[in-house]
Amino acid sequence: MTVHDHAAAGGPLSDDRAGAIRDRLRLAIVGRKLAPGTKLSEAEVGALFEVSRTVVRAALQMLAFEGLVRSERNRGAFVANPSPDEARQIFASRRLIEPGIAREACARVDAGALERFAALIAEEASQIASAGPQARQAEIKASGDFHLLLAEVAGNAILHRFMEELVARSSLVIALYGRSDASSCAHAEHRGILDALAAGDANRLARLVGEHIDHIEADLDLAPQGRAPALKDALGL
Amino acid sequence: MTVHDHAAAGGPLSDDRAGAIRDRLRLAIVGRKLAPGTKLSEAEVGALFEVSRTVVRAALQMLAFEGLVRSERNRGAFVANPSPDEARQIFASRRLIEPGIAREACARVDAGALERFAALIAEEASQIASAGPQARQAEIKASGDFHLLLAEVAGNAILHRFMEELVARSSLVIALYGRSDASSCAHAEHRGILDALAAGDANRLARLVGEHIDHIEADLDLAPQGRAPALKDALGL
DNA sequence: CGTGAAAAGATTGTATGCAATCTAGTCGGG
DNA sequence: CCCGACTAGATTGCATACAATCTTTTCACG
Repeated sequence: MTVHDHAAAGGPLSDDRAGAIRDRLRLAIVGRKLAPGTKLSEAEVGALFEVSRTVVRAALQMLAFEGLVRSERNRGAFVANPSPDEARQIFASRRLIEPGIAREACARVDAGALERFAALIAEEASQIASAGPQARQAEIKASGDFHLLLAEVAGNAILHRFMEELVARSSLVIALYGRSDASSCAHAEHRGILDALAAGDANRLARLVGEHIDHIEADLDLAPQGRAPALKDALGL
Repeated sequence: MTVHDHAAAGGPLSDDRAGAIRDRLRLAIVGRKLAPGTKLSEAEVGALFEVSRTVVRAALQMLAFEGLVRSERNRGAFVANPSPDEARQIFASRRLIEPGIAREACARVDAGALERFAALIAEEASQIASAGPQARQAEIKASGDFHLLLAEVAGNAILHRFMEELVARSSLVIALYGRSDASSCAHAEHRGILDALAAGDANRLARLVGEHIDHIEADLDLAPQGRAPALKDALGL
């Protein structure tokens, strides 16, 4: 398979080749097609996309910055494998940032934006109703895009980029530590958030967004039972 | 001049060469030794640090991610030249994030951390009292490090990295749009923040941090009078 | 003399080659 | 039989070479 087989289907791909590869890899990681810890060999990725290692290295460096890839010197790049502690930090960051973003979005939202929110929620509902891994990936993307649209409407490009990183890494965390999918639950909360946004009720909106994040985190199993910690406990340290 | 002339003087330089060059360039940009808009030629930087363009490109890509460098395809990299709007977004982001970080830091601070804060404030005072561009650069660094220490004590690596970016970009913004240096004013507020932190008064701390950011932004001249907008207005568009 | 096209020079984007490092498999000793 | 050292293969880090693009200078034409 080469990149050309899917070039037409891609979303907002950058025009530069490194950015395009980064976008494709990110989609695969966030969509859980690439499991955490998977080795991303430069030669292999390069062969897949028909580019040299130079371009692949640039793409991997970008993903490393976003925290989706862990790069180890002389060893290569791997899909990130966030620890429970990192997971907590990711959600603590979202808990701090997103209610504020929502307040700002509430002040700036207009009819066009509300339509885009509604379209995303409809897409999300449609994918939840569908079966198959393709639908799961699309559902994850729609759910994340809901939060990103909030940041976009808020009109702050920096916070939007922070949110892109946090939402992407959240998907990895949920893949690793998610107890249930809880997608229908999250979806219902998205509807409530849109209601508050449409009503212009900034306080209710901020509260709902905060609770939404709490609920997602509450569905995680972040007990210190990862491989390394478990071993450590097993040895009685 | 080569990198070796200063290698011993560096701070926490990464062991990899691209990271080292990134750190050196960042220090120069944040310390206002490199003016916004300055071209960063790959060959020139490479010659200066005695590495190939490959390594320089990696360093510049990192700085582009941090928003300190603007990279234009086929044209090269330039020290970032944030617009007034970007400046507002930077400070809006800090206004949202930093009070929350301060609250978290308040809950986790210990005696050792308080000593580090005190040392930074003393360093800042010392550099303010000194003359010369070297002292100005050190003063800027100490002031920024105060905010970064707050994020470090808060114990969230993700927010700490966000703050690193925001503090660095703030320095660029102040260099471009700062009315007065107002360094003594900021320094006094740092003392007040440390007081609240030592007292464990999270509410007062969060309020002081928020006001501190407001004061820094208030000292900026962000009227839409940049080059391009002025030209646009002059042409009556 | 001013304007625009065209060519020369400079700079970036990408591919490739070599050295250094890591990994895996093999062999010998205990 | 298990463990460690050693060697062969694979992979990454970096430098360099070439192609594509941009910039500047030159020069012809109006």
